[in-house]
Amino acid sequence: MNVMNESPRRKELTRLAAQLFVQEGFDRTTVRMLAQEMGIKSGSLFHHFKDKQEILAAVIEEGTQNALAIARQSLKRCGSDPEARLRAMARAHLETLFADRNAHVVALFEWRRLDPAASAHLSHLRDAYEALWVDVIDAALNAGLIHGDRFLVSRFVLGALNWTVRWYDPNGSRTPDDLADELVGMIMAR
Amino acid sequence: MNVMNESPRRKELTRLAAQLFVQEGFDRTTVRMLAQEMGIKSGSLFHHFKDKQEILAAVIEEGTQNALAIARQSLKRCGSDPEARLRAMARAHLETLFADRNAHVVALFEWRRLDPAASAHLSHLRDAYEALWVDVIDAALNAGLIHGDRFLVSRFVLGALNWTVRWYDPNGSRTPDDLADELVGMIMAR
DNA sequence: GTCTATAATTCGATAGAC
DNA sequence: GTCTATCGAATTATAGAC
Repeated sequence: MNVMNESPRRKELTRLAAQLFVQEGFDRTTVRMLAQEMGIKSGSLFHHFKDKQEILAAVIEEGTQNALAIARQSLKRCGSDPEARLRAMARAHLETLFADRNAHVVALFEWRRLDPAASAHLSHLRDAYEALWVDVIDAALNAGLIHGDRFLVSRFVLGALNWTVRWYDPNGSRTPDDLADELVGMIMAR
Repeated sequence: MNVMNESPRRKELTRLAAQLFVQEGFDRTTVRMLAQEMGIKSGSLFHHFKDKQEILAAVIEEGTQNALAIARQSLKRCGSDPEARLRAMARAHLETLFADRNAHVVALFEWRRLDPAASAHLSHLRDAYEALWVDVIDAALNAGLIHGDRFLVSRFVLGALNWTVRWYDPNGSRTPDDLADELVGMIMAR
């Protein structure tokens, strides 16, 4: 359904919406704020999206799809070394949170605001991304690089990465890559 | 100001508000929903709290104060062994998230909804709690138990713990204490 | 301390002209 | 595809009786 309606215009509006959703949160972002950011009046918004929910769904789909694509791309580039792959996943995750920015943050922090239908429709995307993580973690476990339960380790690592949104200052002295490397270093047994 | 107004009634209302804030989020929780949960009409709410913001501030103060108290208590009980202290902090954190429940979750996930005045007034509480964490992490680092930068490790660990709210099922087979032990095990160098 | 009643505002969404 | 104009519902908060 959404695949048919991916005009460049809609893509641009989705990008602007993501920015506001991160700044204000979905609930506090009004359609009037969205319209103003897009340079149109609030009534015109509903020509592109049937309602506010559909904007959120578009942003979250975009953010998750993008995270999935970048992660796969990074994994392809880095060969088969378990440590390199783990590091690549962590870097890719933070890249989508802080460089590409916004859409993936919305996907992580506003997922609960999706109505049940949209959530069901998009859950396979999120599951695919998390499966990628579990695979990489699993390989690192088998290589004796880290230790623990694969599901718990995946969720702890993702939690640690996701929460950086709440405290990391991109204008500080550390790069997102620094953070990723530090996190990987923290869980590696030496 | 709030210190003067800690009637048992207000405490009970704050507890009920915390529950709704976790279920629905602060923005989507209306004063009518709050009033109904408390068994009164919406107008009566403003006899106890000057506005909706003050309810949020009360919940967050309660949640952070409680987390701080439980953490200190746990640390007192567990002696001076760095590993035991680290484990105690992780367990205490998850205990306030899942057993005591609600108020600490609101403090962590809805902090940004505080107005600047309330945020400034409460930040010393949050800082005190995080300082407790940095101290325990620092001791574990010095003991060679874990490795990394003390601030980054603290934030990664807290992020991993906080994010459990989004996926942990208290009715599942694992206890919160299991999670805490697994997380500590994950970062310990052996 | 709780009620009823309502003020004042803001929200999401629609209709129809251009 | 955007505009103007506006509807209807929902929201926070207040006023005054009991």
